[in-house]
Amino acid sequence: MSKCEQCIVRQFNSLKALTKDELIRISGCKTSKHIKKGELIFEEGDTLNGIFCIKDGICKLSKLSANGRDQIVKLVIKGDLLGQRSLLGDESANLSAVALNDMEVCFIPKAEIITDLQKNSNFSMHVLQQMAHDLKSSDDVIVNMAQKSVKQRLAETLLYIYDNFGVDDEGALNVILSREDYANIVGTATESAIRILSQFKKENLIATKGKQIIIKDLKGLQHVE
Amino acid sequence: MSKCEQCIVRQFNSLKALTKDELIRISGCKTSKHIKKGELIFEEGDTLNGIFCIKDGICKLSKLSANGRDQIVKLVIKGDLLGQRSLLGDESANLSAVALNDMEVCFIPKAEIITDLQKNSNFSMHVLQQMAHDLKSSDDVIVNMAQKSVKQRLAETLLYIYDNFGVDDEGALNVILSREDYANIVGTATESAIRILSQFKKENLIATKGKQIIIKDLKGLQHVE
DNA sequence: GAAAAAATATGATATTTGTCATGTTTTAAG
DNA sequence: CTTAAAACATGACAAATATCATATTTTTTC
Repeated sequence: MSKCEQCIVRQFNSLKALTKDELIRISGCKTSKHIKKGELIFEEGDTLNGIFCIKDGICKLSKLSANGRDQIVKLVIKGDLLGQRSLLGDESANLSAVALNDMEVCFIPKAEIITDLQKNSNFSMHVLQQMAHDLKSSDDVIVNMAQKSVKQRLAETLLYIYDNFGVDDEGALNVILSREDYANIVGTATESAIRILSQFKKENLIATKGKQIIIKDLKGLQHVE
Repeated sequence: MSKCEQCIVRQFNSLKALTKDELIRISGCKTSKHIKKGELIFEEGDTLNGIFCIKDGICKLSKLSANGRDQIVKLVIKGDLLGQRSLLGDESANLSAVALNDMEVCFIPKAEIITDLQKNSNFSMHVLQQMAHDLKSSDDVIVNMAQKSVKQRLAETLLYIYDNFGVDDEGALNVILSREDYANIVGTATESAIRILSQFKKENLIATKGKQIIIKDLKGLQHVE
């Protein structure tokens, strides 16, 4: 099994604040896991007895609304940690996590993380900073949901994915989502998402090839009304 | 000037995790401040060199959207701490804070809080838990914004205020908001908020006396479609 | 307490978004 | 490769919400 102290991925998250000794200890009790595209990692209401460190792949975090629709709250990628909140708040998972492509994740038991949070203030400060930043992002999402049109939100979602997850050699977005996923990020009906993507295509803002989406006019998308 | 170690308000927030010595030290460098209804406490973009502990009163936290409208993200009340995120993230304030009634707040300089976060793991764990809980609430707000109708959101806002801030001797909500404030919480046009409140009144879900709102049918509001 | 300003209220109408129906294309299964 | 299932697409219409106009009421100011 690979070793945490040699893992590049930890450079991208708060685990980089751990000492070598702490990493070696964690390495000894972590478990690695392969998760296939579409598989559930955990579900709303599950009790998580640790956190996941994503070594490879992308997953979506969503929550079921009272009206029966899924709302995607966040996309999580290689390097991110998953499940800190439930662990810290000592509550069951608030969201469900589903793999969007094949993933490699490591599971670190709760007790190990709590120990390090209490003993290594450098680490806990890092986690605090990360959460402060997440809270700020959440506020921004709330404002966008409340104040922008579906068309604007969809355009921004495309730009967000472009900026954060990049494109492949053909210029297509690296994250492949169904139209339903897009609708569930933006908070609209699937048909509306489809319609707006078709419109973007007509306006030459994007091009599509099956599920693949190529952004053709960044500025145009930024200025969608 | 009053002393932190004797202040009841701290029982309601993470400061309760501090030791007596730490509280005495903080007491020595905090400043008290009286803020009048309608006054700005801080503004989006301000650099906050500390946090506010609210001794009395209520304020709204809002963010200006690109379309020129204010979105109210949170109501903050006696006992709450204000400004942790900016402090931790080492970023300028993401939100503006405006007093909804006369307030008493204490300002604690950044350096003091950081010191305690690093030295007292009990305190930092408390703050972490609080932030984890806030993140969970934010997710819930995002889902509501995305999936529920304006009418439902307004009904839930009334219930939220009822549950969290209570009513006076005449049964009127303790937090007095303008219709515009309600619109800015729910993310709709002021006219729409007015219209829906009028409708609630006709349906006998609420009664109004000027700005005061009395909830007459809790269950009815819970089941608004 | 009168005048001005702000907040509330409501109608008419336009725009946005959702829903239902139905057809086409793409993907998955055997 | 063929068939079934899922995803995508689009029209027609309904419902929700925004916008503009204009009263009316409440609050503030002098």
